[in-house]
Amino acid sequence: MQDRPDDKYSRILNASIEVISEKGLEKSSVSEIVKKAGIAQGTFYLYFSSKSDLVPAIANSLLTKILDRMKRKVQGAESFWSTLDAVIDETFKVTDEHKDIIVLVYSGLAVKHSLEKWEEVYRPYYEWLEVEISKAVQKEEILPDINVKWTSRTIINLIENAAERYYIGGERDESLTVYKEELFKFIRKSLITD
Amino acid sequence: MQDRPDDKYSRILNASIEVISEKGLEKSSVSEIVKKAGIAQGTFYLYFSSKSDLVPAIANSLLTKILDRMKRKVQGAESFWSTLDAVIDETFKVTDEHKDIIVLVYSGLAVKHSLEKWEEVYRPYYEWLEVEISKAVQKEEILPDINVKWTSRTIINLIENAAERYYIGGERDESLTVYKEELFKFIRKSLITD
Amino acid sequence: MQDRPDDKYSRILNASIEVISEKGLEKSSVSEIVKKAGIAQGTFYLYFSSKSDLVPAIANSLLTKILDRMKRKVQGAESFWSTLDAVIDETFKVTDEHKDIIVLVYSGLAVKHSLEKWEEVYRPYYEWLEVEISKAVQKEEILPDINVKWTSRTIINLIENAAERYYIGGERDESLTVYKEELFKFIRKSLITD
Amino acid sequence: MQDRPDDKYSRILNASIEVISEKGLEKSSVSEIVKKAGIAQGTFYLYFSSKSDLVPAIANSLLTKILDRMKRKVQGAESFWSTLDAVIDETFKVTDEHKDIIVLVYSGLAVKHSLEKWEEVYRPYYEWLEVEISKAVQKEEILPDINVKWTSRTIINLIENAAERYYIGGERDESLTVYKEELFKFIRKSLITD
DNA sequence: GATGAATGAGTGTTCATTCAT
DNA sequence: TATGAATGAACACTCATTCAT
Repeated sequence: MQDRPDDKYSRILNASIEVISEKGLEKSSVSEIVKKAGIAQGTFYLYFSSKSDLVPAIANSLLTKILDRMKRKVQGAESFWSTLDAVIDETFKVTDEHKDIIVLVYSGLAVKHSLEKWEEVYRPYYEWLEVEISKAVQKEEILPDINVKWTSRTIINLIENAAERYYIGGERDESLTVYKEELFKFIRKSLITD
Repeated sequence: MQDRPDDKYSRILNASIEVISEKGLEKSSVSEIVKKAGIAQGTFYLYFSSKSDLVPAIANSLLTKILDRMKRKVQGAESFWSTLDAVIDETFKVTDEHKDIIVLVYSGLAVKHSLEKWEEVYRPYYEWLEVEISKAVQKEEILPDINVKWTSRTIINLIENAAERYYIGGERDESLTVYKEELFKFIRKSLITD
Repeated sequence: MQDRPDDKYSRILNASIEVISEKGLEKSSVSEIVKKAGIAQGTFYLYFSSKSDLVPAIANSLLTKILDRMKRKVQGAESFWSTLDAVIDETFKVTDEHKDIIVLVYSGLAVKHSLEKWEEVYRPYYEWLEVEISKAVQKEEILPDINVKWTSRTIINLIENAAERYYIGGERDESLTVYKEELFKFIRKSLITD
Repeated sequence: MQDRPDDKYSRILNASIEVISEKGLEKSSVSEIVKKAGIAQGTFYLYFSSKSDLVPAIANSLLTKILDRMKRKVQGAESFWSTLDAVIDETFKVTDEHKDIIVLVYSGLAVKHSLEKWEEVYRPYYEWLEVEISKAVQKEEILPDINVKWTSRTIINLIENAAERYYIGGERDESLTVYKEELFKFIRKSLITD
């Protein structure tokens, strides 16, 4: 429904991403968001039931964007290892580009009672990687004695954390290349060792 | 300063942990904290320069507590693998006990300009594990071709993330034991494979 | 206009009686009323010029209902005393059934500049009792040296107040029967004493 | 406590009487009240827990004032009849002077769940008249077969209603003197008839 | 007549912070 | 140091009303 990027819903969503990634949810005011979106104060509440309602919407929008990019990049990958490589690469890129939103989404969803939404939002991403891992198992690229579901989640979190530590936490003792290689090796070893 | 647990500083810190872990930083009021601490409104500002000043103090207090526990548990461990086992175990326990503070610290520190503090707070923990890893390399328990610093950080984050996914994110498809074993194997493989 | 109970006007009126007697005028919203009435927001303003326009309409509707009931009950009363008895009885019943609307009408009409409407709304009721009193005077049931107009208003208010004190104010020191008898005697004495 | 008329509590109370009697509770804003009281917005909430908290306070203040006046006027009255006369007189005067507050108190207390307060506020007044009536019974000025408690309440309401109808409802078919005489006679007859 | 999306003014209340004592 | 009364800016949310269709 919210396809055209200039319908009211999208106008609000985009404005809120701008504003909230700059200042955090609590410090952002609805009035600033609507001003930026060019709509009236009351109109906001026709599309979102409350300010905090924005966070899952933003998270969802980001995740959708990320997953699309992943899929596109990974298309025609020869092996699971080039898929993994692409996922690492893309995650670092996305993290760099969207630092602000990621931090926001983290802190926003990390609020009590919103945590269930986290899983919900991430699920498509998790499930996509599950499929890739399963295919790799079948092609005997990686060992079969792993828990696919658990491993999918763990890998995604591992990569995202590393990227966040690099770009957001300021942990830059190594070059980016070394950082990513280290990560690749770490995961690979875990998947091919008996 | 905060040695005696009933000096004003500690009274404020403990009260704020109680209040803030319950409701989050923004929803908590200084007035509620001082009421719980049994001091006057103005006294708060003799010990903390602002409300947001509390978060690093809380984070620090938690990390100190965690690191103490780790060290105690790991004392006299025969091999790196029993150390790793203990770290995993302890992390899960701590995460379970202190869900609320962890979420708070996450969301609190995740706000822009506070992220540098994160590294600072975690550093002693990271460094402690670095030492343990180095010892393991020397004892030839794990392979030498790893980046110790990077690996220390990665392992800690990996374990914490898994624990958070289990206790906070509600990802409980597997039993706790299986979950922890999976994690142990995942890390071990990465450290012993060439 | 409001004859058929399902034309738009009546639908709005009935919905607003439900909603407003529940929550009071200020706390009730037009949007809730129109939702209950099953019409569109804008349609409301085709029938009422504003929200506060509802109160006299509701008051009128209630008074009409009450007066109808009075007349029916009193039909064929042998003496003024049985009329008075019926009026007391009926007022108590109506007050009990419509506590909410009565309170609303009181507080709604009690706002400055709305008080003239009060007299207007009550007039038919007052006048009906004037006629009854006059007949009683002629039949020499009550003494002639009273001001009929004033007495009519006073009696109605006296009875209504007693009923309100009983049902709304919670003044229930006596049984309902005693209460009504006391009232009857009080009025009767005033009318037959020289 | 709120004796001196220029402590904060009294300043708020007096300002709110001015503002609210002019516009009604809902139409009055706290911001207007504090402006008139010459205090800061937040200070209001140190003395009243909410805007609606003002109504019982105002009612109480008015009733106290009324009761004081009654007692003073009635001091040294020779008979119950001169007491009654004074009560009628004073009620009409007070109603004239404080029309606005009376209307406000009516509409404000008439809101659901506030009605219990009504009785509470009026109780001292009711009880004072009960004592006067009892004395009159003992002095055999009025007949003993009445319910003192019920009669006290009824007389007060009767007089107040008549005064309100005269001053607020605009029912002025008769001169004020006639109006009050009529009332006196009506009550007197009820009290002396067997 | 009927609709309902859009408006934007309006408000009670909270709360971090200050400061005179 | 310690207090706590006073401050006043800030804000989410509501809702009566309008108007293009």
